[in-house]
Amino acid sequence: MKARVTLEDVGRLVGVSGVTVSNVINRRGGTSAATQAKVWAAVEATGYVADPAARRLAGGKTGTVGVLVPNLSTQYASETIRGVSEALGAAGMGLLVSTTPNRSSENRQANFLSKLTDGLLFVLPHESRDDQQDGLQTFELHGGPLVAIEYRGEGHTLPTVNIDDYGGTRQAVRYLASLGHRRVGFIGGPPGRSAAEVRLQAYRETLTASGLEADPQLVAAGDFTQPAGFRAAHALLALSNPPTALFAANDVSAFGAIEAIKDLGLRVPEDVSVVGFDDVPMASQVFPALTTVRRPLEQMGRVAVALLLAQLRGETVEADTVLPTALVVRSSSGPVPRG
Amino acid sequence: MKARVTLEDVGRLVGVSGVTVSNVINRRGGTSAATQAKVWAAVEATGYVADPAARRLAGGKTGTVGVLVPNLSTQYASETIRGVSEALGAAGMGLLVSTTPNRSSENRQANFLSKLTDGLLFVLPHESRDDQQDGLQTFELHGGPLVAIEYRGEGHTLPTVNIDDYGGTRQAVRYLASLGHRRVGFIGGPPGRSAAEVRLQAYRETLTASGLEADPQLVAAGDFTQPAGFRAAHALLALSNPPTALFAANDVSAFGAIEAIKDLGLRVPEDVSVVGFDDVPMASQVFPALTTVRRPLEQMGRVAVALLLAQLRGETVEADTVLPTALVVRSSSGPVPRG
DNA sequence: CTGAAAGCGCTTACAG
DNA sequence: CTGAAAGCGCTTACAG
Repeated sequence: MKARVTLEDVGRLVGVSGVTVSNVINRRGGTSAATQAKVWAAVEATGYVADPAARRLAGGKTGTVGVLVPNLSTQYASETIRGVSEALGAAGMGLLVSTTPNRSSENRQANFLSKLTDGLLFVLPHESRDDQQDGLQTFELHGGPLVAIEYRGEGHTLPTVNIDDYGGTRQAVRYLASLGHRRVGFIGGPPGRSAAEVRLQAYRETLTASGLEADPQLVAAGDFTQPAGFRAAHALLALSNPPTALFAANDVSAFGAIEAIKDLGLRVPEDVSVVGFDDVPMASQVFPALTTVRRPLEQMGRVAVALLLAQLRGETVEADTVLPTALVVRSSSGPVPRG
Repeated sequence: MKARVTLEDVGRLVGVSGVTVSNVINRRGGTSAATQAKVWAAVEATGYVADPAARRLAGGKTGTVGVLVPNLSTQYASETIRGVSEALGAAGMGLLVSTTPNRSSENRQANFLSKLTDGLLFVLPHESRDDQQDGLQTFELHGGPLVAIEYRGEGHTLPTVNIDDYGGTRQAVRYLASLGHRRVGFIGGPPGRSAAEVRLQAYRETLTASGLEADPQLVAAGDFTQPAGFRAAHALLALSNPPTALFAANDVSAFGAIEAIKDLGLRVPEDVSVVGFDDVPMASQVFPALTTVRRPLEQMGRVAVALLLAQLRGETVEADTVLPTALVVRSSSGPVPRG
């Protein structure tokens, strides 16, 4: 019925000091085999677990890494964290996740988490235009290892892991070109969102590089939502010389686009091809199943952990890691219609 | 460039002791207004944040609650945690989530988390037949407040929050009866899973209570997966006297059932009605949109937090809270076919 | 091979 | 109204 069992408690049980117990538990060596055995037996018997707070406070490791994320209920976050969790589990490390609903709480949350863990993983959608004072700054001062996932802020020297948005877009546009499409419409994302801007730029440049028509009218504004995709597709298809394929900057707007095409009495992909970006789970469930660019979220989580563990071992790691995407061809895309 | 700023540091800045700074920050009173103002200014200037580890170690509160969950990537977990997160945010408390992939790590994770937080929330799918030694036991000893979400273990005295599976099933069956269905098939869940068993029992009893046919042949085994739902529906519809409606113990198997019905060249709901359980996001996206029993997951998270905060305030709370479900009628259900 | 001492950054009585 | 002392459970030198 003791509230908690301490190092001293288990030491007393076998007739050694708390220090020796600590040495055994942390495998610091310099303890006789006989003592070690007795200590482990006592640890087992009492169910002793070192207090992480005390351990960390005294300068030790907690065997845990912290993950900072704005929101846990997005598919993006849960898939990424699944990768993180797997990699950490394989390394025998624990995971502590904390959410920061708003930008202003990032700083203190990072600070908080950093004092409880051995290293931090940021899964924060910062943009390059953001104030680089927030969040990261503090933790950089603190000096613990840190890896940022898809962090696009500037003025920092953190190792980051990103996904190759440019290359993924190029894959998609080239694929459409190979199908014979000459006029490919683009449904954009929220202005200022760097992922959206990179995809737009890649679209434009690949169009030119592939010899497709680079008509500014083919670019429609969107905001990554389904209704916006619906409206954008409607606008694009109302052009006097409409596109035969639509590339949406994310899957959700692609769903809206498919809806709009059906709404106009047209068929996907016979009349209009549609390609998305992300490969959300629903992409394979809708009709027709969506052709899209897959982002390796789980892998991103695993790679981020690998970088963090390397830093924990004292190794220096590369500043920026970029992961390749994969084009997943399903039923929403096909050859350009004749005539 | 200091690694970390301490109580003493900010105290020195305004010419008071660390104790006084602590008193101000924790609003313990007994400090002159002038001193308070100076302290707050210094806290602001230095960006001081109390070290949660030290705070907790010294017997104080961390203003954070811990959530223990097996897996973060299920829709169940993320929806529940969203409710938790909202309620906590509204109360000005922080959230720390930890995952326990396997049963054997629950114990130590609970222990670990409990030393970092003021209270714990378990979102662990324990069943009544499980060994009641694991996990909870330890934390009960520790004495911190604890609330278990959908915990069905026995031999404990924890406050729990559950969803009314029995009532939800009754709603669904009664609804089908009101539509004129007399033979309602049931697609079960994994044996031993208490939610599945409760739903089966409720189905049986409501059948009798409503005067419907209680034919044992109408119950098909399942395991909460889509293929199992598919097979179960096929078997049920192959009966010499097949049901006109299918009630699946969860949405995913209902999707499989719809697939099977279409596969047989029948229509939903004209030939066969289908009702599910859960109301997963996809339920409204499929065709035809699924009629189902909605489980208030977010609300469950909020209620659990309320119970935890009440305990933190020293109030005693009810042992078991049961939340009502809601029947969501969409397009997969309709009147019994004539003749 | 082992342990006494000091200290991590806080909070809790308690004395002034 | 304020602060010196003790202690939370550990780890890190360091002495034996």
